[in-house]
Amino acid sequence: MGYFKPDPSSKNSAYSIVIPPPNVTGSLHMGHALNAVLQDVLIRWKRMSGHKVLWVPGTDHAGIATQNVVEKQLASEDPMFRTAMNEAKNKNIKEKQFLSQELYRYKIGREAFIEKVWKWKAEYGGKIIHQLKRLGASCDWSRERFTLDEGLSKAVKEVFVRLYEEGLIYRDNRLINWCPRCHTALSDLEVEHEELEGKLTYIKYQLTSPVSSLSKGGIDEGYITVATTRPETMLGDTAVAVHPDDSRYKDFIGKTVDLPLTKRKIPIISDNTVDPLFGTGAVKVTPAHDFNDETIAKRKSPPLEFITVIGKDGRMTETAGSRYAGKDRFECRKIVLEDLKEQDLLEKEEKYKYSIGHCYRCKTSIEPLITLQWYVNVKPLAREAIRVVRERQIRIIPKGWENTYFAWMENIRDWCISRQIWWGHRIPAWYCQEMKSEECRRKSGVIVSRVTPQKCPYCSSEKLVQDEDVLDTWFSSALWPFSTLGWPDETDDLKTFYPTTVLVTGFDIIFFWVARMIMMGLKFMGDVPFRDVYIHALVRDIKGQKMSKSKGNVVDPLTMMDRYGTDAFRFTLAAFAAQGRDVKFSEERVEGYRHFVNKLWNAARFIMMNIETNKNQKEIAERGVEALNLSSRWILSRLATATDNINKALEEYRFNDAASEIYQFIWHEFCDWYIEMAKSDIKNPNLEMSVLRCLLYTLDNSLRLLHPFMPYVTEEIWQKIPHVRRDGEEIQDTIMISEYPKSLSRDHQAEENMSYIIDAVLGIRTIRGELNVPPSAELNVSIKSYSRKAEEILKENMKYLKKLSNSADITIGMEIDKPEGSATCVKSSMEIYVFLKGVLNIEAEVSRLRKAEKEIEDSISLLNKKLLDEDFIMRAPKEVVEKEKAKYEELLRRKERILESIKKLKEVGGEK
RNA sequence: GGGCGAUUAGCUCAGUGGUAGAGCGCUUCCUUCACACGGAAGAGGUCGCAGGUUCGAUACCUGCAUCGCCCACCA
Repeated sequence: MGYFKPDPSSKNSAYSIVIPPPNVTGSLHMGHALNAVLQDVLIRWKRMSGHKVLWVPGTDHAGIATQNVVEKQLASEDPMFRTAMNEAKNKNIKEKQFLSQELYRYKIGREAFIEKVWKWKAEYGGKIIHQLKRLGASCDWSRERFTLDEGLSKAVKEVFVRLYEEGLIYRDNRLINWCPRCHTALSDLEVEHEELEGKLTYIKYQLTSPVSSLSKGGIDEGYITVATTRPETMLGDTAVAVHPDDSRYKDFIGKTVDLPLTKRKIPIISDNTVDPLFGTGAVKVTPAHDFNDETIAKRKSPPLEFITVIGKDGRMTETAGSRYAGKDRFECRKIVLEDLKEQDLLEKEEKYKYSIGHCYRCKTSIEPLITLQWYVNVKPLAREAIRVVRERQIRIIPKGWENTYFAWMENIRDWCISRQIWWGHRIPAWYCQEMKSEECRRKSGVIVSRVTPQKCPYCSSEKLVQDEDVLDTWFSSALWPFSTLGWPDETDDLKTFYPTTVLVTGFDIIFFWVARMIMMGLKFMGDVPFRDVYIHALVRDIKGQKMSKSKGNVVDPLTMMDRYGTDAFRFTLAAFAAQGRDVKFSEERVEGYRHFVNKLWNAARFIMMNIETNKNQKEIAERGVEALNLSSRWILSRLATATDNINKALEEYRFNDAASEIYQFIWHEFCDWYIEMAKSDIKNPNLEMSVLRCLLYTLDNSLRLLHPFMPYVTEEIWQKIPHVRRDGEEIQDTIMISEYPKSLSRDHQAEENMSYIIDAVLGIRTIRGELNVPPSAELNVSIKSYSRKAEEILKENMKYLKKLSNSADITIGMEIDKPEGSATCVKSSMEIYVFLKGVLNIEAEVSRLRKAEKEIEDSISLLNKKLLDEDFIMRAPKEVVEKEKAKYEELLRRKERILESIKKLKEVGGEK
């Protein structure tokens, strides 16, 4: 137990990851699964490689998201509220509207509500943690954190106070994105822009006095027409703007119009940002409900008036006029249009595509509103954050994402951090209600403090009120890499594990999270929060669409685990995780890897079976590996290669390469060749012990190589097998902390020698397969080798050849002639003749050879063309030319052999 | 309006400046004592289109097409 905890006494170098904390309300989805699996692969690999490893788990309180979820649930459980809702429905009021007006939380009050959310969290909040555990995530669960923990809250307050004291946090009254449903401000990032088919409405504004100089290109000088997508906001217009150089409107500037449906007169002004080509070239200016108009208004001197006509609930305010007050903004739009029509001020409506902002949590269209909010001036922090990535103190992998990061960071705007919700870190600011002193008034009575102040430090008033708002969830997430390690206290964890080694996350939160962690880490720790950022793909459905509940295309990771097992599922995710591309999830792939689990299991079973029946069981494990035969030397060499490739791939975050390497090795080298060959060796008393040992050793190493990907099955098998000791290595009682295989030396001689055997076997099998020779037919084979060495090796390994190719008799030599009536296969180091005891179908064999010849011929003509090309001979590198020449010659030789075979066969056929 | 990515076997995806690979699916053969969730042998691709660089391009460059993302205050 306790294997997931870092060993405090370890002197080894630290390797640490903080998990991207999922929402407490969350349930494991594909994105989480991929994210967690990749981290776990790294963590298990590094832990086995001897590092002092820490993976910090935790969850995020996810302010708005959680509040919405819990609020909805609480509301539906409350009978009183349900009745009210039904009544509302009967009165044909949309639920959404109703909720926006009468949010449940306001009914029960702040304290009661917060209490209920905590209760809810205690009951259901552990769900995703359990699911992560089920996935096999080897986090140090004793260090699990929650973004609203006491410790993390302390960190949040510390950061807020310090940034405030440095003037980087300030309060301002300006236009912000407001969600009328969630009833809170949102940062720019939390607004999703979505294009929709809408209408562009042309409204005539009547001039107070006519323009004297006339007839400007068909423009009716009695009116000025504006085009808008939001007619209802006209009630808050405080100007009409045209481009200063627009000749059509030159004489209009400075005049006033009667704002329809109101009694106000508003000026016609000029502004450079107006596009004369769009609409009529005249635009209505609504500073209180449009970001663009706000800048226009503030640019003027004196600034234009701000008139708010839409309230926080998305309904028209009293200012909009009694006819409209209280109406929902979209309902009001209809009424305004009708009213305009009636007064003949509605010129026309055009279809028009435009994008509109929506709340990223509830999809309600956002309303720009003037409110007083807290902001972080992030520009100075961003500068540093850009620098560390430019200077490669942080590597973003794949590199392509760096551009995205820079682009955003360089255009970063101040971050609105206050939220008008209740679930979150309350802003540590208090307001003096009395402001009795000059100093207090100068500070607007604002007190920012780490602890709750008893009295005003400026005027000693005891009438203090805490700010009602809470902080953006991402504010606390930004501190995650150090707040989870104990900051602001100077803890050992912080010393040992900060900066963390790598952050593994999806690209969708590069701005929300990654960028902000970098800024905060640099600011408060004076160092980057992580060395590497590995950005993985998004998991999509098989058609490449984003998985979403509304589309109904969600694949549930838990279902996958139930159906195919956690190991197969994990392996699939890793195998899919190629850099720079999204994952289109395919269930068939998972099924394929389940077969792999089965294959491994059976291979292990076979090996164990043979060890258990062995008289000298103990001895097998106690001595080290000694490769006494070719196949053993070969598999150890292949193991060395696989080990190298896997370690290298993981080092470079090429998870898919690592996965396919281990798959290939276990299945197609270890199982297909070595185990098959071992079947005869273990019957040979001279080899029995060494081969069993080598089988066990290779299995052991395969399990360890595979363990980070498939922790369950590898552990289970590992527990069942005896372990071959390697130079004084300590045998652990779990594979989790056994040593990850390190590079061993390769045996090129063995690999070359083995290739003769493989060639011979494949050659015989090809003939058998292509001629459809039944396995009952035992073959007589002659092999003409092209070298003494090949001859020697083949002779020495006769028994393998016979067994793997199911041949009765094999003759090998350099001087062998093709027996009459035999089939031929030509390899680079030998020719293989299979004699079929007179059953050879000559026609079939001839056509088979013709096909082989044609293939070779195609290659030859290609190569021929190349080698005749003087430019190629002159300009291509020497090695390449030599290689091509050698290839060419070999192909010629093979072609000749095949033609000869065909000739002979024809002779035989002709005689008959 | 900017930026990014994708386009390779029927499907899902790797990949490389020197005549293309995997898994699944498909065809044929095989229940031989680890495994039919298996074994063996096959079929299947002018690597989106058009130019260019190069002795040589699927790979590098440019343009185009299709699809998909991200960013953006054109009402």
